[in-house]
Amino acid sequence: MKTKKNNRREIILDTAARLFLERGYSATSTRHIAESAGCTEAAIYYHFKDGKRELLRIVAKRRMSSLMVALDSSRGASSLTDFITRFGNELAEGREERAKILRWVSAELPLFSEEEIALHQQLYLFFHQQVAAEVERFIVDKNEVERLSWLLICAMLGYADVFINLGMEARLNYVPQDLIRVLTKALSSNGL
Amino acid sequence: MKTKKNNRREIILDTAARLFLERGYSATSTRHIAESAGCTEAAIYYHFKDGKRELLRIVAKRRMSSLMVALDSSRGASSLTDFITRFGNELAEGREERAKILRWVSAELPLFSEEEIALHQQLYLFFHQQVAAEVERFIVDKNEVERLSWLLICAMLGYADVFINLGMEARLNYVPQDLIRVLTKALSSNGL
DNA sequence: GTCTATACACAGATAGAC
DNA sequence: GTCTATCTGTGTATAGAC
Repeated sequence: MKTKKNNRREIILDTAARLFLERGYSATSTRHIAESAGCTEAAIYYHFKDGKRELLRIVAKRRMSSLMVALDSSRGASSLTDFITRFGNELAEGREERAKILRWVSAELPLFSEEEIALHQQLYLFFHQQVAAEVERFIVDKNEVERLSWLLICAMLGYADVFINLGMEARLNYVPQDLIRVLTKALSSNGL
Repeated sequence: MKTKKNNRREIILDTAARLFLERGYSATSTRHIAESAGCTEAAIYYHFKDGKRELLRIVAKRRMSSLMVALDSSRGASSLTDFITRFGNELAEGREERAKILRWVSAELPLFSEEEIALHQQLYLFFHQQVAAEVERFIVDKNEVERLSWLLICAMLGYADVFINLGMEARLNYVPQDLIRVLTKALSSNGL
């Protein structure tokens, strides 16, 4: 009920989200948003009393939520290697878009409020829990599970940074599976 | 000869570098730079004919170069585990500052020219070469060496993202050594 | 080389008509 | 709800005096 589509409010939000992602918050003007959304600035201020800053708040919240992945097809793996392979492949889907959003959130972090940063931290903690819940099926030591799960997340974030956003994937002809393979090889058959 | 310190030009550059890092390029005005540098905007335009954009070009180049690490104390390790431990500890030094710069470069990437992006890519390729040169002392397969080296770099970048810039290090009471340990444990005694 | 003074475009934001 | 019109501040940039 809350999300009736195609009303102007949603169009403005979508437009702002797109422009913020492309050019950054500070470099995007309300004028530009209005033009792209097919309305005037006054219309924006009718729907969003706090103006541009309110747009950022809402867009940031949505963007962060959209980063959450369900990890559906990663569940119920038969081994740690199997899990990491599934996990990697699941994250590889739609990675360009996700990488762009990761870059944006990271870029605008200094603009966020304490609460928004805390929310983003919680999203990572929740994501980590999801990963750890699968990992602990194969590793006994709790601390080991925690750390390995963070390692997987860090590796994925770093990959997004260098290989996707910086364009190294195209330059080196790499695919995520290359990184997955070395991870699984490292983690198999060594007591973990 | 080229870097005579304390002339106004250098003061302006240092100030711009600091403000760009703190608030981002778009959100930093030439007026603000001038005030912080203790001069007027006209002085900036005397030293930098292309104005703000020229400041960005120079600052970006310096920032990127400053990201390069020599890997001095990581050389000549006695085993792969030893290397990774040294590598991690070496990068852990001054990580707050480096993480901030990494975030900034990533954030401003869309503003950079083709050449500047290519330069940044080359820096990563060079860094990867340095890492690979050490790793290949312990692993035979060339592809394996390549991938493992990238994994180490990605893990480090991801750590910087979540644990330092997002503040998870303080929140979870983590230190880089926790991630190093799980990496070395994974890579020891499994044929790699 | 650094200043004062200023040009001029564009920023975010609002009042009031329809 | 959306518009036109407009306010006021700030942005980049430059001319010309010292």
